[in-house]
This record gives sequence, C-alpha cells and structure tokens, in this order.
Amino acid sequence: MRLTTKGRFAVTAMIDLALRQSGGPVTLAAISQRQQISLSYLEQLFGKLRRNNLVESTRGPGGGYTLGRKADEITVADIITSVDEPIDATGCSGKHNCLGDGVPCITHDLWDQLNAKMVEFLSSVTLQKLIDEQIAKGIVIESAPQIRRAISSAPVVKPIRVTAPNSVFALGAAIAK
Amino acid sequence: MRLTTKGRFAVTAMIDLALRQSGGPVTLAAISQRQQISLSYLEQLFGKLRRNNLVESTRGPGGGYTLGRKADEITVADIITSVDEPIDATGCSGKHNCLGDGVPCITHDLWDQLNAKMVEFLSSVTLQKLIDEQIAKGIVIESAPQIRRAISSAPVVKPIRVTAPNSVFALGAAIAK
DNA sequence: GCAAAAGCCGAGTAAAACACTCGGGATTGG
DNA sequence: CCAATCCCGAGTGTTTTACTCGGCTTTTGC
Repeated sequence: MRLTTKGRFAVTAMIDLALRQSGGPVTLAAISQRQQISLSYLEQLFGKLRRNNLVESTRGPGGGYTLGRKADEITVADIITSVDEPIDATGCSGKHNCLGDGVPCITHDLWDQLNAKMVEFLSSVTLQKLIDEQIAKGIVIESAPQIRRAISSAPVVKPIRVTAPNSVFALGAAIAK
Repeated sequence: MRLTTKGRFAVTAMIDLALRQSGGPVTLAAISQRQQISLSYLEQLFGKLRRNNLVESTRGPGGGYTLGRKADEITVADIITSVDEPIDATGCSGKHNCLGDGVPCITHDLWDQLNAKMVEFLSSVTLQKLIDEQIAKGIVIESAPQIRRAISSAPVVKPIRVTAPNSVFALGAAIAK
C-alpha cells in the first residue's frame, strides 16, 4: 500500500466522475478543467482505473467514462491500489527474512500491522460516502452543458507542478501480496 | 506524518538500544554492527532523536546512548516524527484551501482522517511493547562484552544501499501542525 | 596531557521515484 | 472523413531519498 499525489488525484477525479455521470459518460477534458488536473495525467490514471474495472470507457465523440460499478461498491482503497501499483518492494518485502539469516527484521510485523490498519480504514470509505459528503456540503453540480461538440473556449488548464513535497508515508512492503 | 526507511531504521535502532541499555550507554558502533545500519547514518538519526529527547548521549570513551525516558513512554509515532521531520508540505497542507478559491480540495478531510488513524495506531505502540515482543520471541541478548576499550576487530559493516524502492505511502500534509 | 573512544555536525552525492509531458495511434459518431 | 474522444508507451526534469565524507568536540584512561 502506498499513496502519492497520484492516489489523491485519482480519488478526486473519481468523485467528480461519480457526481456527474448521470448525464452520460464524463470526459476527461471536463474533469481536467473542473479539478485542475492535467489531461494527459488523467489519461494515465484512468488507464489504470479501467484496467482495474473501476471505470468503463466509451470511445468516440460523446464518449467518456462511467463508473465500473456502483459507487458504494468502490472503496478508496480500491482506487489507490489501482493507480499506485505495488511495485514489489525488494528487501523487506514479501518474505520474512529482511535481515540475512532467515531472520525477519524486528519491526517487520509492525509495518505489516500498520499497513493493515490503513487498508482497513481506506476500505471502509466508499465513493458513495464521499459523494454524500459533497452533496451534504452543498456542492453545485452544473448539470453539464450538454452541448456535445461545443468548442469549450475555456482557458486551457495548465497545471503547475506540485512542487510541494507531498508529505510521504512510506511503508515497508506489505500489500506486495 | 510520513515514514521512510529512516523511520524504520530508527525504530529498529531504538529497539536495539532499549534491549541493551541496562549495561550502560550503548554505542552506535554496536548498533550498527547488530542491525546492519551504517554508522554515519545512525549518527544522523540519533542526532534527531536526541534533539527530540527520545535518547540521551554520553560522550567520550565508554559513552553512547540511553533512552531519554522509559520505554513505555516512547511510542513509535514519537520516533517516526522525530526522524522524518514534517517538512511542511505546501499546497494541500495546513490550510483548507488546497484549490484556489478558499475551497478545500474535496478529499482534504479524507487524508486528514487517514493520517489521524495512522498516528493513532503508531501512538498506541510503545517501545516497551516491541521489546516485550522481542523477548517473547526469545531474542538472545549477549550481555554486551563489557570490554571498554577493546578493539573490536569485527568485520567492518559495509551496508549496501537499499536500492529497493521502499514502497511508499504518501499522505497529504496533516501533522504539518 | 596525549591518544583514543565516542558523539556531533554540516555539506555533498548518486540513484531513485515522482509528477508529469509528448507524440502518435485507435474508435466512433455525425 | 473529420473531429472528439479514449489509449498507450516512452521520455524528462525535479525532488527526495539514502546515504557518505571529513572534520570537530568531549571525555576517559594511562
């Protein structure tokens, strides 16, 4: 389990998608504008989300993305593990002999447990919950200007790099599965 | 809150220290050998641990480190936050307007909560617990060859770089405090 | 009082990971 | 067929990580 801005963006984008998919497929271009995430980056993320069946795509004009299953059947943990794929960490990873002689490093269990806690929490939060929260907060969903083929003359989103060090929580392996 | 191998090494070293400090100050050289952590790296870590009062140092021959307070008053969270200092993450950090217009990014609360969960868990694990576990597992503590001034001709520890991508869990801000 | 044991410290560095971008391709509706 | 869309792999600059290095200070024992 690991989470970077990728994971954050993915969750944000999924919320956006869930909120608007009632009017048919939602385009990445639209999400890009609303959430200030670069289009090509979104494409990258949604490629992974699709391969993990969290979203479905429709190609061609009028196409876009829809959720792959109901919002209350998608958890934040699902989203995160989809985009931040567990590049199998060597060293203190899968096997229990982080140190040499078949001896697991003495903190191995600790990180395992922490990881389990995080997965537990993130698995308890569904997309539906997040959507409900947004609605409760009174988010305004402009019912998507349904002008297919309209040239959106909106200013081009030119997201600046998140220069900020995304405070990072590193976890020894786990979920390497 | 964020954790890297630094945090892992620090916890490991602290356990080692706690297990042996009964015989007086423990040298970093000894920990280095037992835990396969490079001496200079340990120095770096213990500098931070000392500044956070988790350990106390004694200089000069026969010197070394001891715990700054009782093992059951030191939590893993303490250790981790000491060494992985929370470089205040900009962007979606302290303030609640990650997006531009005073609007917090819609997932802000989520990461806050996750962070809280992690801190909660790591705060619930004390050094004492970890020590007890080790003892329960039957760890052998060679009662420190008390030969002050003995030239340890043991092979030099030459730790290789942890080339492994330490699977990383990134968290938006929080604890920036 | 000198040598050696230990901690102290700041600067430096190679490799990795991250956060993207780019260029082109495949589909499909009108 | 044209344009809107998704699709995808390769490339790239910056930041972070995980260290090392060299030199200094403190303290003890002889």
